[in-house]
Amino acid sequence: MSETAVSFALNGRPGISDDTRARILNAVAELGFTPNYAARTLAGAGSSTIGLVVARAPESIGSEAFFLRLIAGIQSVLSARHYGLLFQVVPSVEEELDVYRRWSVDTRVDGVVLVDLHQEDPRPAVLRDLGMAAVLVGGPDPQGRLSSVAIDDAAAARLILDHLSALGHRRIAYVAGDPELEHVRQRSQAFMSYAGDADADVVVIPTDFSTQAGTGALAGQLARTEPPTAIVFENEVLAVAGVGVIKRWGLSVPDDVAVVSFEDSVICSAMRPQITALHRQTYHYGSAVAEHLMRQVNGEQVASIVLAPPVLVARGSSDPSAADDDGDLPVSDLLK
Amino acid sequence: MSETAVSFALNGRPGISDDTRARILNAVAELGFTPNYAARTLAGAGSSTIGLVVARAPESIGSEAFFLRLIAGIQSVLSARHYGLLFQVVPSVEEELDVYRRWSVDTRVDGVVLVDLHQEDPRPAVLRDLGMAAVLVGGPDPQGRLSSVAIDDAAAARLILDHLSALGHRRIAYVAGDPELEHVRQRSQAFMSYAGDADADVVVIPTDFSTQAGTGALAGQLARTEPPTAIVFENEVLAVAGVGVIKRWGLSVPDDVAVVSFEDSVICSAMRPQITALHRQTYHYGSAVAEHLMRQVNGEQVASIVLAPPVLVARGSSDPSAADDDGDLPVSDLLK
DNA sequence: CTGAAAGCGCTTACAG
DNA sequence: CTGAAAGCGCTTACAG
Repeated sequence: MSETAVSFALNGRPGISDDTRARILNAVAELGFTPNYAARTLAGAGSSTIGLVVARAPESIGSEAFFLRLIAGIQSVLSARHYGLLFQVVPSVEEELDVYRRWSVDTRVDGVVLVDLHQEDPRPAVLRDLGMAAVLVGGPDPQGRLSSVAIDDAAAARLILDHLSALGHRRIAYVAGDPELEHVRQRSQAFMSYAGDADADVVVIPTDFSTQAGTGALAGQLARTEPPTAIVFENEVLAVAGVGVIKRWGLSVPDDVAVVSFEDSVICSAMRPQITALHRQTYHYGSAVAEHLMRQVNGEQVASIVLAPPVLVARGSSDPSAADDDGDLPVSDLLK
Repeated sequence: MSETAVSFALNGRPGISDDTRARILNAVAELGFTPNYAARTLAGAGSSTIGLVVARAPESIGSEAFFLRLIAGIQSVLSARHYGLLFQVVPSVEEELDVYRRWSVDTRVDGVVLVDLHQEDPRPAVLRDLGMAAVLVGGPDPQGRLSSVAIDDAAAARLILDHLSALGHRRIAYVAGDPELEHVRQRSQAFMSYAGDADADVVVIPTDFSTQAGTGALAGQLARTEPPTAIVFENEVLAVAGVGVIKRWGLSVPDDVAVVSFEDSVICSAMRPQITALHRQTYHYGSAVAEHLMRQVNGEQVASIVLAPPVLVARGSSDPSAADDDGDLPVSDLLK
């Protein structure tokens, strides 16, 4: 076998018969040969690496569990193809852009996963200009510059609103996250348009994700002459803090105030009462993202996709009839 | 300037005057030149990449926040040296070993960070045989095969025990994690030797980290004729679940039963009562780990180090005098 | 399909 | 210190 033939077989290039290709691939599998990735990269054949940068300021700490699960899902796809994941945590979006620029000149990654899209986000344009393959987690990009894999946040919000509506709630507050984030904006919008449709009293209060801001916003709501009977929180940390505030206010969960979280976590079922939460299948989300990106890396033009909305797990914090242990989602399910 | 001189300057090799070296480094900095990493790797000069593999079965999900903070700390050191972090989440230790073997033949990383050391752990020996630079997070390796950066878990345990002792507790239970893990073993040992020294009634109950096992173990303790007056939990998730069980048992926290967690998290200060917890400076831990590893990568022989024990943040779950808000560690501090 | 060859961008002995 | 050169292990036109 010539060097050329082997290289063609390995890289799926034409100019070689199917039979020869099969024989080569067999031999390669048998010998356990893997081409040296540095040599491949230097020769311009891609780095077999995907990049993921998370720019998080200390304040906006939220559900980190989300990232580990997302990464696990991404790698279920990458590992099978012998791809690695280069992972960076940086303090700001500016440094995130620097990372992309360096990766680009070094051809260190074949593509990147983009998270936390926000208003006026400079990243899609930069990635475009750099010519990097990229997939947006949680778009879609309003300007359509990047292909995305998103969860339908509006549908997710309606799931919560329907649940609360069925339980008879008419005054609802949403303690939201940073409205700069695209998914927060979408959720807020869904809440407001529900208010119009259902003629309900809906309040959306943006926060910076801190429990300080969250509990402050909540206290403001409870102090109203006609306080809301249901509070929806952006994530489980805010929800836990919220339950504490409600109880100290002398009110009962769920009898006086129902509580729902946009994010599930073991904490939600560990608490008493357990907290009703939207459950995203983050692991599957991750693998969908990775598959989407791999297609782009292989030169396909891939359309944005919207995944099915998450599942609402009704528990004691909103549904008095939900026996605590019924809402106890097994830990193994939470990882899926 | 000759190609050789530049290369020597960049790689800190001798055979070049200090003056020339300085001039070259200046020019390089000014031009923003960074050597192509793939070419470096192929030429045998290291990959400018560090690897971190986390093997976690779905059941042993615990404080994922720990990993993100550890990684952020690691990267505060790596980024400054233009090093990348290759991060893998795999389902089992066997697959973790496969990753190391592949990385080794591909010279994909210059060194690795090892976490979750357990009994009869095959990884130190494999890494040794592969000749990979490695640093152990949370050792020391009982057999001394790998250099480690550890938190003094015995001292950490004593910190908790002293706190409880000062509050008058004589019957203490420790709802532990998987005793296969080295740090769990060390903590348990510290509890048992305290029992002997202080003639106290101490029980250590191993679990698989699941809230099911944790609440089961706790219920067993509360059912004793002389139940413990203080319960120490391996992490914040178990602690939160434990508080729920104690309350449903008709007991009060902290009046009837004091609660302490070995791991801090925003959740601990979001809960009411807030949960007393050991606070590791995980971010700094990460940077210490990375510096230790970088020295090894540079060929130094580095001795294992033990970091100062964590700080105990006394809150309402154990200390009735701790006003709730006093124990409220700012989120920004939690990230440090 | 084969074979010989250039090239990717570095590092590193080697002779000056 | 310089300069010319080999080599790292691939990919990829190119002529057969």
